[in-house]
Parts: sequence; structure tokens; C-alpha cells
Amino acid sequence: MSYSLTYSQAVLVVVYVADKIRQGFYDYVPTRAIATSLGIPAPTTAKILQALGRAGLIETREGAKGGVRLAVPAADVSLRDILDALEHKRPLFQTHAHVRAKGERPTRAQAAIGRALDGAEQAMRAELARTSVEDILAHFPARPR
Amino acid sequence: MSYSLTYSQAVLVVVYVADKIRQGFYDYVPTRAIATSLGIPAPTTAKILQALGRAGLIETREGAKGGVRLAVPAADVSLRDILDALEHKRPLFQTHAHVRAKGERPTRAQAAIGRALDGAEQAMRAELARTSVEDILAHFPARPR
DNA sequence: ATAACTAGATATACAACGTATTCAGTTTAA
DNA sequence: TTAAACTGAATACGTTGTATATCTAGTTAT
Repeated sequence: MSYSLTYSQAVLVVVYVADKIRQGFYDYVPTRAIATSLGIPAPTTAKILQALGRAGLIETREGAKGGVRLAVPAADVSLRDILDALEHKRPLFQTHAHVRAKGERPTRAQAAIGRALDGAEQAMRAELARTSVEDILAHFPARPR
Repeated sequence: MSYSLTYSQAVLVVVYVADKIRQGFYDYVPTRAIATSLGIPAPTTAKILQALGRAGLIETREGAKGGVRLAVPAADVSLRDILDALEHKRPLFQTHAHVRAKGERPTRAQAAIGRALDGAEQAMRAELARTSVEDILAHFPARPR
């Protein structure tokens, strides 16, 4: 199992939008332009952008010359922010919800397992928080060749 | 999205089997006994055990008085071992496979994103590797009350 | 008025998951 | 030898989530 493809696409979208600013384009970027450039279907792109907008990572403008642009500086957007925008802090591991063990021993085991899995998830989230969109941008030049 | 419920169940299963040994029961434990005690459907339990068996974490015995038992000491089984047995090292994040961005800039962005996501996954896996089944067992007493 | 945009809702196909059932083979005990 | 207790394997089914497509409605600039 894995995180949805949409998350990776969302990161790419945010990076693309941030890159536009870095290249000196400060206008709103239309959804369709993003979709075309990144090879992501427009409806999917729109959905991603809506989630990012609701999370306050981008701002949108309706109407002609509308589109999206970054609402916060690229350095202030971490991969974790994007994950939360898409996944709404949904837990990575399913622990207590549906396992109906009988007896105290398995129940205590479950609690211990749950804590360990939580720890692993927090480790991952902490690592994601360490990487900002600006860090990604740093891997290629600001100016197109 | 999340890891399958099956993974959490698998951990619980391994802990249960290890706990049996700790309680002085060295016989093979039948699948059905595990399923009943843990409230996991028998076919699901069987599938989990098959995966664990293929990974060498447990050994199985067919026939009457058959069942499963731990193939390695509980201290040598980490939560990561169990994850790999169930998920076969499938990546947590979908990165390169289906995003068909056009141009070098998005492609380089993708590579950078992929590396960052890999790092996050490795952080999680490292954390899982730090917890053994014995660590889980340590959270409750060896002897039943 | 028209074109270019987002927002929202609905629909569809597909994959994955969890569970159930059936059959076949193995092993032990009586 | 037979029956019971077990695992292994295959198949089926229902549910859920995901990705994509389509359509309608509203907004904004020219």
C-alpha cells in the first residue's frame, strides 16, 4: 500500500508554481497550464489545487486571468504541509480501529504496537517537515537555459 | 491512504505467537486459535501467516497438531521485518512511475522530490527496525494473571 | 457578450483490500 | 485404516479508495 499518487503530484505542482515565481512570473498560473506541463489530468490537478487552497498553501483566483499562486514563501512550505493538505492527518498505520482482540493481553499488545507505529510515522513526518519546497528548487537552476 | 490493516494484524499475530512461548507453550499454535483469540477472520489470519512463513519469521507444520511457531527469537524480529514480509518492500510514496511531466525542469524536480520522499520512508523504516517483538512483549507481564 | 478561468457535483472504471468458501494435501491419534 | 485436525491454494465476492472524465454554475476581464 502507499500514499496516493496524488500526493507526489501535489508536491510537483507546488514546486512548479513556486518555480514560476522564481523565474519571475508573478501572475496567477492557470490549472490547465499546470496540468499540461506536468502531464497530470486537468481534473486531478484541479482537485489537488483545491486541497492545497483549503490548506492555505496556495491562493486561487476565479475568472479570466485567474489561476493559482503560492500563498506562502516556498521556504515555508514543507513536504509535510503538503501531505497534510492532501491526507488530512490520516494515520499511516491502521491500528486500533478494526482489530477486535479478546482479552487484556492482546489489548495491551495493541496499545504497545500502536505506540511503536505512531513513533515510526512521526519519524517519517519529521523527515518530511525538514524538506521545504525551496530545498527542492535548489536542485535545479532558477533560470531556464 | 495507509498501510493495510493486515500489517497491524500481522504484528499482533507475531506478538501473540511469541507470547505463547513466553508463557511456556512451545507447541505449534493453530491458525484458528490465533484467529479466534485476536478476532481476526481465519482466512485473513492464514494469509498473514503464509506471508510470515515465506519471509522466514515463522515456521509452519501441516497436519494434526500442526500450526505455527516463531522461527527466530522475538528479539530478532523487528516491526520492519514484519512490514517487509507483508509489503514486499513496496515503496510508500509513488514517485516516478506515473507522473509524465514534460521538460527537464519538472523531471529534475521529480528526481529531487523522489529523493526527499525516499529519505522520509527510510526514516520510518529505521524507526520500525528499532522496535522488536520482544520490545512489545516487554509492555505486559509474561505470566497471565 | 464572450472567453477564460475556478468551484462543485456526478459518474465511471479500475485496483486493492478484506473476508468467505471450497478443495486438496498432510499428519496424528485412535 | 479411518477420522479429525491441521496447512496450502485457489476462487469468489463485496467494499472502498483512487484516478479520471464530464457537465454545470459562477466569476472576472476584455
